[in-house]
Amino acid sequence: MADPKYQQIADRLREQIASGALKPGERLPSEPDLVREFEASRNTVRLALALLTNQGLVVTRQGLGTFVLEPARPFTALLSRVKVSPSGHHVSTALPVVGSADGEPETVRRLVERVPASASVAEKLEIERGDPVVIRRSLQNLGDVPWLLINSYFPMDLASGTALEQAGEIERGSIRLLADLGHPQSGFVDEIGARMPDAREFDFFRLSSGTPVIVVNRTSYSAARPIRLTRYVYRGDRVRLAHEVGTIPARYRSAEPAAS
Amino acid sequence: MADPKYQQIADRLREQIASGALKPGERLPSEPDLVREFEASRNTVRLALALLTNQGLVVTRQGLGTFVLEPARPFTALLSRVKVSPSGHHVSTALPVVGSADGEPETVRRLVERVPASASVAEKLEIERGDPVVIRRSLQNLGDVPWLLINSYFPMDLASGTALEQAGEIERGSIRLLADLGHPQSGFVDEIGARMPDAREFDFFRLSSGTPVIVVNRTSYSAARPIRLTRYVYRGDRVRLAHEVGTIPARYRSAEPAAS
DNA sequence: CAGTGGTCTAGACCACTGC
DNA sequence: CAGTGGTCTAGACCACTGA
Repeated sequence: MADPKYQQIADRLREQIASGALKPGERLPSEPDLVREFEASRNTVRLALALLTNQGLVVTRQGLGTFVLEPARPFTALLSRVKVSPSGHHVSTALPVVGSADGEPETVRRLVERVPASASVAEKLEIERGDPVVIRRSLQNLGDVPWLLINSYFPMDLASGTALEQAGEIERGSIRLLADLGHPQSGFVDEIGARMPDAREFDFFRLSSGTPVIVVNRTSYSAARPIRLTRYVYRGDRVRLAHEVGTIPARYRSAEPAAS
Repeated sequence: MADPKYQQIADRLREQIASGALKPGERLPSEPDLVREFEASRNTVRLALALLTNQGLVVTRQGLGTFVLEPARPFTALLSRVKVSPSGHHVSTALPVVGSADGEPETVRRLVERVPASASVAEKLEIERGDPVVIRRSLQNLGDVPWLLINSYFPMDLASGTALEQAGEIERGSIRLLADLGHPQSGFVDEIGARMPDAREFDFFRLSSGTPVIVVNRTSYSAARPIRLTRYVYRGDRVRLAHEVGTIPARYRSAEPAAS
């Protein structure tokens, strides 16, 4: 009698999911059914279901039932590829945009805004909190799954009066545009973290409880200063970030992402 | 009357935490107190507290109370540094071990085991599921916080009869040992993902609900084949993985991690 | 010991879904 | 409409903590 009853119920259901007795997409017995089956009160059954929900195993929909979640098939995004070939080193720095096996990313929306810098943005760009920055937002779907949120932040003194302030795609890419403006990129730093989504991300990704997001902060520098911060927010269950160093036998390499 | 009562209670408490009325480490009012304050039943109050717990804002300890969590100060682990200096490229590939500002990592345990390969390990090492592999496990603390789990998997035909099969540290590192055995490393691939912790990780890291883990799978290759898989599991709230490419102004660079 | 959270029950009514 | 999950109540007893 070690475990509490709601744990035991959760364990039993988890086993049935792991063993395949309950397959992905299938409906679990209704709560009244579980009450009868386990001789527990409904609150106890619901405690067990809450556990499974928080572990990302099931999802419940009002009026319909509780369903076993499909295991997510993550896509691989290539962060960067560093070749150390006989003829010398070569650095290929792809954007963390999908190079996927099945399905093309689609950009759904692009927005340009001008807002005061948050504390975290200000720190990376080495400006004061509250200083104005230009944000270029876009988001990408993979099939019908919202997959990636991209926010690029530019210091106002760089972006003011340039194409960066206007909506629409940047011809030939923003890196080249920044170089033309006298701020050639000399390097960048990626900082990768994971956390639970905030309310906006939760809605946007249509997440169920128990799914984290992965955040990549890519800060680009000229020789003198930070010139851009790009923040990529991915669904944690849909992405694997790849980063290749050295010579990798061809069959193990990730696909090159589409140009962006 | 839009939101249910437990949401309203959670919102009120969340505001008090955000505004600083309830400071990190402080105890929330007891559940009976909240019952009186919000004129709700204890179950409803507990629903609200469960919400805050899942969002990583509070932690409850039986017999003591519910406490506001300290915001985690993440440490930065340097995944790799790629220099593109005038004198030529240089690739520094640090293990994802902490280069921290305050506190030194300590290795707490080392274990060596011999087990059948799981599906995911078999795939990376290109062997059959169930084939024996040697696992070298270790874990690191940062102060008194369990921080990092490392599992290295070696194919049996490489490790059999070598120092890899014995407990204790590998002299001069396992990369060099593998090279001496005729399997020089030519490159590696990092695959980075995030997910909710499993039960073992949950206990090990002493996590509260609402904290994901970050997993780095580093597969090392010789010219011919995979020779090692190292899996790093971090507390998601305690780490930022850094990855530097190009020339970064010195003051923006991460600390070099301690040799390992 | 008193006070805290952890577990559990039995029942009620509401909101949503598909038929 | 019947059946599902969503919310809520009122009360009970247990397990853990610190004084």
